[in-house]
Amino acid sequence: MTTIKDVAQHAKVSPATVSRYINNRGYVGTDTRQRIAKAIEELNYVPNEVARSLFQKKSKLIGLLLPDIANPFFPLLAQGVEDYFHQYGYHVILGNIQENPDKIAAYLKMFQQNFVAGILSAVPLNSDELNKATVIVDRTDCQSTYSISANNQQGAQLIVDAITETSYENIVIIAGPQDVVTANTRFHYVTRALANQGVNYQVLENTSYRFNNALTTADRLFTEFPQVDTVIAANDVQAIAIIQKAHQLKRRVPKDLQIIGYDDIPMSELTIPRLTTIQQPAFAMGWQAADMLYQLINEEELVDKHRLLDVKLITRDTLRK
Amino acid sequence: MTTIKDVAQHAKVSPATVSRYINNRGYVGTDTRQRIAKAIEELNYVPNEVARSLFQKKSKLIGLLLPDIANPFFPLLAQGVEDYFHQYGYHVILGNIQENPDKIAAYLKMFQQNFVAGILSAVPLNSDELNKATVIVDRTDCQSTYSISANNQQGAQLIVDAITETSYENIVIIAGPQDVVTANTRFHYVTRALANQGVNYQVLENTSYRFNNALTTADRLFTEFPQVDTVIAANDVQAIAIIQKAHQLKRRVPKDLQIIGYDDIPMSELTIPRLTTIQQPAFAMGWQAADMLYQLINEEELVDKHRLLDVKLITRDTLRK
DNA sequence: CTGAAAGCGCTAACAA
DNA sequence: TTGTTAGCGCTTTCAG
Repeated sequence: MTTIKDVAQHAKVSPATVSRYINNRGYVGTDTRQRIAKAIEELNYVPNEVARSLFQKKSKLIGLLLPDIANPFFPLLAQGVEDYFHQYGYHVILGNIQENPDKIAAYLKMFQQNFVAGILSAVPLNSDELNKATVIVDRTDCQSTYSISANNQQGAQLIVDAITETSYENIVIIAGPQDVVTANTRFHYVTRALANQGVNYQVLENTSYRFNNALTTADRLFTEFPQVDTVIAANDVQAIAIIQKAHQLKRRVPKDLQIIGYDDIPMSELTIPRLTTIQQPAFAMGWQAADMLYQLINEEELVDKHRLLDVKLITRDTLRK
Repeated sequence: MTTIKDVAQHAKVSPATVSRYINNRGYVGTDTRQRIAKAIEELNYVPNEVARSLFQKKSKLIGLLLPDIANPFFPLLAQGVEDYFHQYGYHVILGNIQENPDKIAAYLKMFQQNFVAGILSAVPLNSDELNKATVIVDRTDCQSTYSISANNQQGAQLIVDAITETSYENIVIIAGPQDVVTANTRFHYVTRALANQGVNYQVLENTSYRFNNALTTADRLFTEFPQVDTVIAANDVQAIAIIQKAHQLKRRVPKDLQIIGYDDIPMSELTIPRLTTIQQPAFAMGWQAADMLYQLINEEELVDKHRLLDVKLITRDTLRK
């Protein structure tokens, strides 16, 4: 391993000068510059990030907390984060929480131990553990910290508008997990908007966003609400599972049963029929959150503590005309 | 930030003793132990991983390279890796290559700069850059390094066996991207097995595993091979796109067109009809690779440089009886 | 414009 | 069983 000392010797200067050169700080003579550049080149020197981090008490690492990486929404978000930070030489430590609260604390501790520059979390965090630059993405209760979210109220309204333009008799809303803020928000606004218009609905509670849960919930839907002709699903995976069950039960979609999803995961374009859904900009959310965090890290002026991203209705083929 | 020195003072011992205590190395008197424990507790001390890494020239970080995190196969693999390492206090730096070769070099350099303990890569790596413990997973050319892969030959055989049990006239094989080793291997063995049995087939080349590519390839399939009645898809996403296109063109699956996929991504259970496919144990591959890397890091005896995981046929509803 | 020196927090000889 | 010392590779005063 070649160190800054080796480079210094090779270039016949002191380590301090090399350091200044590398970090573009302070004066370095033009000829010295060249000697150093040459030495670095020849010795194939790369600065030791760990030593740097130790001194600065700050690394070029970002902690990313995801509820469940197997949920197709989050890889997209992660991609946005990674893409953004890569251009600035920051890198991402991945924490997959998987509904295991112990892991949150473990990761937070580890982030601290490794001097991460900042934390990006799609998992709700208590605000008492915010000794670091932190941006909450997606699952925010909003006020406490910096955050990015998609506009769930708007999404709810879009759903209700889309549904009320159709004919419907028996609406069933699949409520997402209680402990997921976004699911609750959506549920709240959907029910409110529906009530405002005097529309009746029933509710099927769901406890998890996990994949295997989707099919059992789909089963429950048809046994508990045999009359259902309209489903407002908690997310796309859930909606897709219902489409399939409906098909098995010979209910035609959307003729006998219409469905609207949420997320617009890549798969929702490939179902039969293609899923009408609300698009959340997962990649953009990750990107925006990264951008916000980057500004936080560099102590730039932040115009807004919260950014709210628009969602939009993607009209495909699972709603009746 | 409380340091080991603070703890030492508080417990009236030297930093060295505290270090010995923390790392369970060398002798520490019973009463000293307790004083130290108490001090750590009271001061809420957590060891500084960066300082540790600097000294050891080795961190508790693992570099993970993925070709494309949006491809549903890889989040599962990543989950296996993360799950495994979390139990040993190692953590994962995520590198999403996204078909951008420059990123590979950038990440490799960065892994070195951060003293990662080891590298896990689902992206093929030149063996000249192996100054670190490295395990290649999935996309291996095999011989050079340590590796985990699913048995692509077995998968190919399973496909051919399944197909030849059905009735078929016009088989089209969708070849995966040329530069993906596993795709080539499968293609090689499928074509060979087919040829061995004197079965004819045609080939549709595909250049990418990306999502948006799947639909255009599905289009090409039906325009270039209007007679096709059997498709061997390169992966599940591709297969699902074809199922949808077939439906739009009023070709019944599997009656008019039968399809077999590859991967068994979670979605493949939710298609209509449900996709028959070859299951690759994505999570297990990640887990096993992590296990292998862990042994490599700890210089344990490795019985096998390569582990080959079985795949299996998941019979669902897209093949004719 | 450049160098010497000190120190980030930790661990491993080596002495005591 | 414990403490002293030195040093991992880097950066930053502060002198020159």
